[in-house]
Amino acid sequence: MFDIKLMRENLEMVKANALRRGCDVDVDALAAMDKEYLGLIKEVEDLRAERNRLSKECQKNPEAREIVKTMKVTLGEKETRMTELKAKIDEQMSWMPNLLSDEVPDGADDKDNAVIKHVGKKPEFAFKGLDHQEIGEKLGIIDTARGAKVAASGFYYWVGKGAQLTQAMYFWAQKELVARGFTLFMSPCLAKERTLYGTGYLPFFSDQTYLIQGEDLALIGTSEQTLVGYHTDETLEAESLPLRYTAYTPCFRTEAGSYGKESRGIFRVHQFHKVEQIIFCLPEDSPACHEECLVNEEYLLQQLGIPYRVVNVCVGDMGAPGYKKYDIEAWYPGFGSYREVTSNTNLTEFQSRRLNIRYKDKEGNRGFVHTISATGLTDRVVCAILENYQQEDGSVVVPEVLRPYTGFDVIAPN
RNA sequence: GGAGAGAUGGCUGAGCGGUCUAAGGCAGCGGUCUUGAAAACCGCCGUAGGUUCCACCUACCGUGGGUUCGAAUCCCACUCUCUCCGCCA
Repeated sequence: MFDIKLMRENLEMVKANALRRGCDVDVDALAAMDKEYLGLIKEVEDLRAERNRLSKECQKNPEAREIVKTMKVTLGEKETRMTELKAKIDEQMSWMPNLLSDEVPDGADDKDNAVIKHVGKKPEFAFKGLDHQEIGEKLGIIDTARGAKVAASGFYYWVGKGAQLTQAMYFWAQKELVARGFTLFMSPCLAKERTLYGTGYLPFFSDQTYLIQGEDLALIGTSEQTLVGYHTDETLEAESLPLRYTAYTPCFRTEAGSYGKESRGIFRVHQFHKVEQIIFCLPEDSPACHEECLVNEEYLLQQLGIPYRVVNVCVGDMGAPGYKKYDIEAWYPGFGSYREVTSNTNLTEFQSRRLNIRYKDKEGNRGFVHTISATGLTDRVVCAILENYQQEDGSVVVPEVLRPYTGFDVIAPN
């Protein structure tokens, strides 16, 4: 969400941005409503001022009472119209995408993302590499069949050493992020509508959300929702910024409409797990904080020994809340392709305006903070470990950095 | 889940139909005093929106409605917090 004043002062720019981002809000109609709304504010406020003035006279001048009574009818009508108009404007504004960085490439989908760099050496196998699903099944560490039996298709178990490896990775990642100045949270895994709306998941991704029947609660799609929502309606001291937060939570997504897409393995599932990076910062610092999160993501993958590439996400592949976004795609030798494992978005003031998260500095300057939302690691990275560290005998070697946390060096077939 | 109490500015705390943006205190900011600091004294000290923008107007006392010429104050609903009881990882 951007300041509506921007639209008043720079209509063509806002229109062009909406067009480029495929937003179907009628910006001209919105601007017209806003114009009418501004006029109504003036009328209503003038009427209120007059009413307030007359009300003060009522005790000594009974006639004023009658005047105000008739005024109230007109005022009431105008107030109703104003409220309705405001609701319509807010509804339309909630669908308006964020502005875009100049550095965002054009393009329609992920094939148009601009590859920035390749890092790490792809493993070379003297045998036919398997994908993580096959590896996981053979080692008995991924169980999708029972996930479907107990919950539903799209759920799975990490079992035995697979679960140990996964937990080791998350524990290690949290420790690394804490060492980089992040505060660790254990977060609620449900959130209310306002929180999902405020973080931009509503109204844009409403069909991805699991709602709790009869309650104003939904399962979180990411801890971004609860970590950013943490400061809802707060004014942060500028000198306390940037605030760096991390949490490890499950993430729930209905994946409605994506059946058959990446259905192999546990790539697209209804529940996965994630260590998140969130930064609240001053507007001028957000580009640097965005880069900082990328550095952290890369560091984690490098330490794990996963080859990857970084892409600058194109306009067509970026969600409406984003201003600029980097994805990291890990190399999956079993699949024989790069696949998205992390994403890192500078949301500028899109979320902070919706959630009313502001900053105030010593000079009394105020504004909305910027937020950065980035992945740390997810279950997909464990899949990448399985595929990149597989051996000819079917075993999987544990990355060096995780061994202190797993207590074993290799996962071997029984 | 049952019973009770309460939600006012950064905090504390008055306010019970008009003189309320809201007393008093604390914290904070500026000044006097002082070699400097403390103390004392004086002044300032909410947010947002609108406009004819060094000024004025409007809104906001948990949220949403209602009564009234006029609501922090009266009525209704909701939310949240606290205390006690029950249950429980």
